[in-house]
Amino acid sequence: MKFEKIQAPKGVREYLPPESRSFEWVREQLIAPAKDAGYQLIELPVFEDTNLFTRGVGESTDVVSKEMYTFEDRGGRSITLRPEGTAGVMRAVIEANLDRGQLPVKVWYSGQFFRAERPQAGRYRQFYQVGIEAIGIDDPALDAEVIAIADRGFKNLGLRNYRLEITSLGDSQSRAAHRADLMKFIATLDLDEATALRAEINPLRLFDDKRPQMQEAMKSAPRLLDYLSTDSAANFESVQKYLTVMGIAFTINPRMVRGLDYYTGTTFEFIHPDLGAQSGIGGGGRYDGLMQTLGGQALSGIGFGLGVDRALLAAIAESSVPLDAFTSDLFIIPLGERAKQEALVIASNLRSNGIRTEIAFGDRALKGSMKAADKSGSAYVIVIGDSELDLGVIELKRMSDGVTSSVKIEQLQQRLGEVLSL
RNA sequence: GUGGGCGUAGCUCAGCUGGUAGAGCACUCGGUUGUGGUCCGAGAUGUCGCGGGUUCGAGCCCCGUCGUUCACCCCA
Repeated sequence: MKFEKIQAPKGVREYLPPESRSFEWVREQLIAPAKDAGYQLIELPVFEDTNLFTRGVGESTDVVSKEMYTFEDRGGRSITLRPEGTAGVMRAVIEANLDRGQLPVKVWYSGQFFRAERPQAGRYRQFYQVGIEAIGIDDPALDAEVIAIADRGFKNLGLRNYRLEITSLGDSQSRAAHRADLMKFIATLDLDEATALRAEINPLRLFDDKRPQMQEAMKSAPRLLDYLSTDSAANFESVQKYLTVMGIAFTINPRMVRGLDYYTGTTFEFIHPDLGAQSGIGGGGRYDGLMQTLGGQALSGIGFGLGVDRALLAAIAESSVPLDAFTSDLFIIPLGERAKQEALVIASNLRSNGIRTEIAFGDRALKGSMKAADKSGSAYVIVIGDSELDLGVIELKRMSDGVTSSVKIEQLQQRLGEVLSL
């Protein structure tokens, strides 16, 4: 009787051993700079009240209008798997009154996010992000620090081939003035139906159109950067100055378009050119109105989200993933029932002393177990059989060159500590 | 949601103008008693994604379907 196999849901990316090791490494590298800068972990649910995203991220965005995993729970509530991280953090901060204490609130998170898109290279329906949010202080130095933390993460991965693009979306007055002129300009263009619809939803989108003729047409379009208020312009200048003194390279991209509605002021993206069509490895920006929109105080915040899956692809593309294969310190091969018991006891003791120990299971031939030991990458191997148990002495074999030495079983831990220089 | 490519052993793939499946790697066992990596020998594994159709005959042709992949849209 054979059952049908069940497959993973469409569009999910899984990390199985041994590649999972690389994924784990990438995530650690991206998180480390945030921890070093005093950000603390915030662990949130992967599902939220649907209203959090429709209101926070914006009803008109593609993310909300056509990419959310939304369902009704058993109590008839509309629930959505989180498509991004910032809205949830703001909800939690407001709910727990974290913004009533020392500001800025500085938190980092790591986890999976969900968007019901058609999968392609670097784009999955479940994807992993590492992010930070700094809430409650509006200071261009903080903007620069947030960008620097993201940049440090990518540098930790050994990436060299990415670029940082920044712009400012200004305050609401700046944007309103620009939008009016941009609409007038767009009205002069001859657009196909789909494009006209996109322009209606968000005129800035046309700056992002990949068709050469559209890029050409948009060259003379009014640019938001030229509409910044005096304050916004000065703020943006400061951010650039701070980035420069930190030695962080960036380019200004006045045509940058972000997919989430809440961004204001400083906005940035990290782009890697070797990933195919989905080249963004991270992005973020300041959001002035989000907290208030979600029922909290009128406090500004800034944060980013970095794509762990894409960062791994980038690290692979640049061959910067370290090749430290998974290894153990000791591999124990027991021969016989008595030896099995002893192996379990020895392994347990060694592990509690920080010595990574594996055991050969199953009653196969010694040669097969030695092969398994070899594959495990263990530095040392011992074989325990009746004679070892009777004598209380085992041969400790160094796998790199096959050299063995006799050790009393009770002195095994001490000897391993010496040879492994722990 | 739209379009293109692909779908043969665990993995990577081969299979000529249609004649009832192969390689390499991996895996298991062995090369006389309890010691890996190299070498040698042996072995197991496929409803050729699935369902129809054309044909004396289909892995190969046609249609559908599912999956996958790349791109558009959008984004991490």
